Parts: sequence; structure tokens; C-alpha cells
Amino acid sequence: MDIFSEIRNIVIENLPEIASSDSLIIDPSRISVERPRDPTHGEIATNAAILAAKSANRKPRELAEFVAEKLLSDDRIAAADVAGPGFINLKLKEEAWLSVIPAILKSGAEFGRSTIGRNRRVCVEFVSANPTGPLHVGHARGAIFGDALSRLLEFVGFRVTREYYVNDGGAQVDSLARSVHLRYREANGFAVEFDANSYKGEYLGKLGRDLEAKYGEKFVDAPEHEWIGLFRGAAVGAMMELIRKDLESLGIEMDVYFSEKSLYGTGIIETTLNTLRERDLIYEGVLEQPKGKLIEDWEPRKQTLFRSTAHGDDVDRPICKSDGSWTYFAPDIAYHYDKIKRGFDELVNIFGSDHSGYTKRMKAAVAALSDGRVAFDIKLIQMVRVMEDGRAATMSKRAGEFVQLREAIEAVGCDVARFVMLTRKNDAPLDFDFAAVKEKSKDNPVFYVQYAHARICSVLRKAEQEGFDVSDTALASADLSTLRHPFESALVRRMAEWPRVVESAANSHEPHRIAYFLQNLASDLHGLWAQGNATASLRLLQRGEIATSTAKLALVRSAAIVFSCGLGILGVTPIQEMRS
RNA sequence: GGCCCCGUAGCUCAGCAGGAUAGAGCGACCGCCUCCUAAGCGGUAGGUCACAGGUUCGAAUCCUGUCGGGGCCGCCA
Repeated sequence: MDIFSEIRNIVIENLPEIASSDSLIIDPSRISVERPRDPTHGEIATNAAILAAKSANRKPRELAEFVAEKLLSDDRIAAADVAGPGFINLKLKEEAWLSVIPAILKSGAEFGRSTIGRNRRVCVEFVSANPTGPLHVGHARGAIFGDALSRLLEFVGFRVTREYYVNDGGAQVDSLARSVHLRYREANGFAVEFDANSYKGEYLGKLGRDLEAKYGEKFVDAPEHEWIGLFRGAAVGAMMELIRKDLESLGIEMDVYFSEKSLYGTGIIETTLNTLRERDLIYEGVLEQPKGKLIEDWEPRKQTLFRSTAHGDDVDRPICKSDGSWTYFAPDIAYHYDKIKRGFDELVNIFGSDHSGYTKRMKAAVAALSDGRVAFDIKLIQMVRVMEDGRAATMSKRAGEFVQLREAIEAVGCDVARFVMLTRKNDAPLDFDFAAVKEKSKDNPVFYVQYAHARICSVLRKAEQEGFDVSDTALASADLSTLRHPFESALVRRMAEWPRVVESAANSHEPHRIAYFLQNLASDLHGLWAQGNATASLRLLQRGEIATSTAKLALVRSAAIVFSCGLGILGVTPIQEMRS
């Protein structure tokens, strides 16, 4: 049940009649039905008459009056006034708002679920960190964002595949293998001599010792080609195991780990490129030197290029290096072609913001290979600055002094980490402040929301002890007519917005909206609660006032359901009581 | 030189595919516990929405340009 879409439907139903002879042509999606900022403008305002006036060839205000009159006949609408350039400001009967409470109690965690996904299949690719070490806090943001978005999309009716693209085919994993070899030599009693490309992290030490235990000194002085493949495989396997555990500690489970290496030597890349070649999107050519960026040893070279400019990119992109081997772009194209062939209706990629220059060519490739049929969104995740003692900690993977995800999770807990990471829009930088995040106060949004939920659980426990039937079925049939106070009304109206918040968050791929909504909901709840301190009649539990108390319990219980549902989308466990 | 993101209150940020007088938290100031969890609540102060044009009945929101911050730009992924 979404009261806003119901009202919206009524409004639209009442539009065609007035314009039937004049061929009403407006885009229904432009009609807004929403709560105005200013409460003096009613409770729900719509611009429908303003938009319709043009095609109906009538004056907006006049048309608005006409529609308003008709809307009044609906038994949910208490008042319909025309204001400004032709807005229709509606006031609903209190019962119409209150009906959201039994609706929530009856549908439980399903309240707000929608079908806008229409069972379409969407592939959400996220993390995809190179398998060269454990995840750090920066990766965690993308991981949490991707998982929360996946949950959100599932909630609105998409069939979601969570996917991790493992970059196990490039030069980086060779460097990794060499670093492991150094550690292996170390385990054999040799001194390690790292170079600039080495991964120096301690986490490779154990792997070196394991390999020493298995192979002794067999590969200590052996030529690289004898051990590189073996070491690379062992290293990637071990690193992916680390990463899998890190994700697990965040409550994330991927459905598919797709290996880049699996694309090589199978003809898949060649097939993909042939598909593009048939569309005249592959050619041999020479790129110009990028202006404004000095490249020491630049010389024009003939390369195999992808005509990404045909699909909106700024320059065409190389898919072969000068020695003829693939660039990273070639397997990437093949990988996305594979996604398309697997039948996804939509693709979403979560990238670090340093990939911003990569999005256009990727979109060009998907558009070309799917003939524009597959929707493709790329969300760029901005930096996380880890703050400790008021200053930013540094993160450098190769130097091995990055802030490991594991440490952060152990310090603050998975729930806190998840919520905090989702309190910013994806394209805004985020400060992760260890001190603030551990604080148990209003400054900490997680606790603020959790506290609201716990308070409700607390009063429900107490009510049960005092003999109330607090089951959802019992509360759903409560007489709610005593809920008249502004704080109670505010909470009800907030909950009524939940379904549309879910939809807008899902449509825009912005899970942070859920987090913001929950903070507002918590604020409404705490406000109501505190009123009970000053005014006895606003206390939720009142001796002897069974009907009144039951109505209030129904109100807050439905709020608890919304909290629980919203936190569930964020992947955060709602807690029952704050006392530890 | 080009491309992408960002610029909203002292600070950190929301603002829902344009809507009416601009929102929250923190910080500042003033109040609220013999009473369900004060880990909370109420109130006051604080903004030419970077700037200049344009589209529109209507712009923080869309378009163009300027300034400022960040990221990226063949043989790393």
C-alpha cells in the first residue's frame, strides 16, 4: 500500500475527462504527488493541473479548481485547495493516514516491497579488487554499497546476481607471484630484496612459508618460467580466500566470481572482437598523443582500436598493446559481452572513482554489443578517508601500511561499518572516523537509529508483561482514532512515505536514501517518545487506558517493522535493546 | 588540451528524474528527567544554494560559459 501512488492514480483518473475532447498529452511521469516542504500548502500537493493546462488549452488555476472539485468526492480526501500557479493542495482525512498502520502490521517486512523490477535480471558487479592482498577500508565502501544496492533491487522485484570480476590475468599478478617467490626464498633462509613493484605486505609471508613447506628449496634458484605459473596460482588462490573472508565479515556473499584469466586462450575475446568488427567498430589506426600530458617516449604507433567514439566516447581506445597482446580493455569487453549473453536485462558496475575515465568506453562497448538493449549504469564510489585521532591515515597497498578492513570491522563491528558507509551519496567523499563511529550518542547515526528501534522493543516488552496482546494481528485491529497528536501524525506520515522512498532509491541506485529516511524516522520516534516525559497522555503505556495504549503500541510497532525492513536493506541487524 | 565528479549554514552533508518562504546533524546559545531507556527531546541564532547568462508559469535541480577542488587521459588493471 502506497498512499501517494493511490492519490496519484485518483488525480490522473480525474484528468482525462476534463480534456478528453482536447487530446490530453502529458507525460504522466512528470506529474508529482508529494508532500510539500511548507505545511501550509496542505499535506499532499500535485502539479497535475499546471501540466495538463497546456494540452487542455485551459488556464491552470481554472483547471485546478475543476479537478479539485472532483477529487473532493473521494472519501479519503478532506480538502482540496488551489494555490499559486495552479497547485492542488490536498488534505487527507486522518483515517486515510492512519490506515497505513494496519497495512504495515498486516504485511510486516513486506511493507514497501514493490514490483518495479518486474522480475528483470540485473547483474551488480562490485568489489572486483585485484587479488593482490586483503581488502582495505576503501574497498569496503564499494562492497557495502554494491551489496546494499543488490538488496534494495531484490526488494523491488529484480532478480539480482552479485558478481566479482577477478583480475587474475594481468601483469599485476605476475608481480604478486614474484613477491611471493621472494617470501619463499626468505622462508628458505635467504635475505629478501624487494623492488619497486613488489608487494611487501606481511600477508604474503605465510604463503611463502607454506610453499617452502611444500616444495623445500626446489624453486629457490630456478628460472622464473619454472615457478611463475605455480606461484601465481597459489598467490591468487590465497588472496581470493582472504578477500572472501573479508567480504564474509561484512555479511557479503557473492554469487559469481568471474575469472579474467578464464577468458584467455579460449577464443572468447577474439569472438567478441569479431562481433564488433562486423559492425565496423574495430580498425587498425594511430592515436594522437594526449595533449597536456607529457609522455616521455611517445611515438605514434599503429594499434588495433575500438571505435568507441561511435557510442559517445571522446577518442577511440586501444585493445592491443604495441607488442600485439591484449590491453586490459579487451578481456573487459569480452567479459561484458558474456554478461549480455547470459541474458541480463540490466548491468550495474560499482567502480572506484579512479575509473572515471573508463566509464565512457565501457558504456560504448556494452551499447555496441547489446544494440542498446541492456541498461548499463556505472556507479563511481568516492574515496574513504580513514580518520584516526583527528588526522587522515594513509593507505598504500604496496607499502603494506594500508588500513586493513579486518582491523576496522573488528574495531567497530559489521553493522556500524555498513551503516556509516551508506550515509553518504556514492559520489561524495566519506570520512570514516573511528572515534565518532564508536561513540554511542546522537552524533553516531547508527546508534541513533538502533536506539529508536530498541526503545520500541523495550516498550513492547513492558506492555507484554503488563498483559497486553502485542501480536501484530491484535494490534492491526486496534482502534486508532485516539492518535491525534502532531507527533503521532508526523510519525504516521513518515511511515506512509516508506514505499516511495524505496522506489526512488531503487530507481536512482542510491541506497543512501534509505539510511537518511531511517534517520528521519528515528527522529520522529524519539520526538514522540520524549513527549511522554512532559505529557503523561502521550506516554505509550498508560495504566487503565487499554484502548489508548493499544493504539499507541500499534503505531510504534509498525514503526519498528519499518525500521527493521529498512535496516535489512542496508544489511544491518536491528537490535532489541541497547544495554550491553 | 580533453573527459568525469563535486561546489548548499562556521563544520560534515541531504534535497526524491524543476515546484511555492532552503533542510538535517555537529558546533554555539536557552530550556526539559520524583514519570515507558535523557545513549533522548524542544527552542533560538546562522545560507545571494561558487559566479554569469539561458530554457520555463516556476531553477539549488536542466543547458552554456567562467572560477575553484578532486580524479583520469597508449604500451597498469
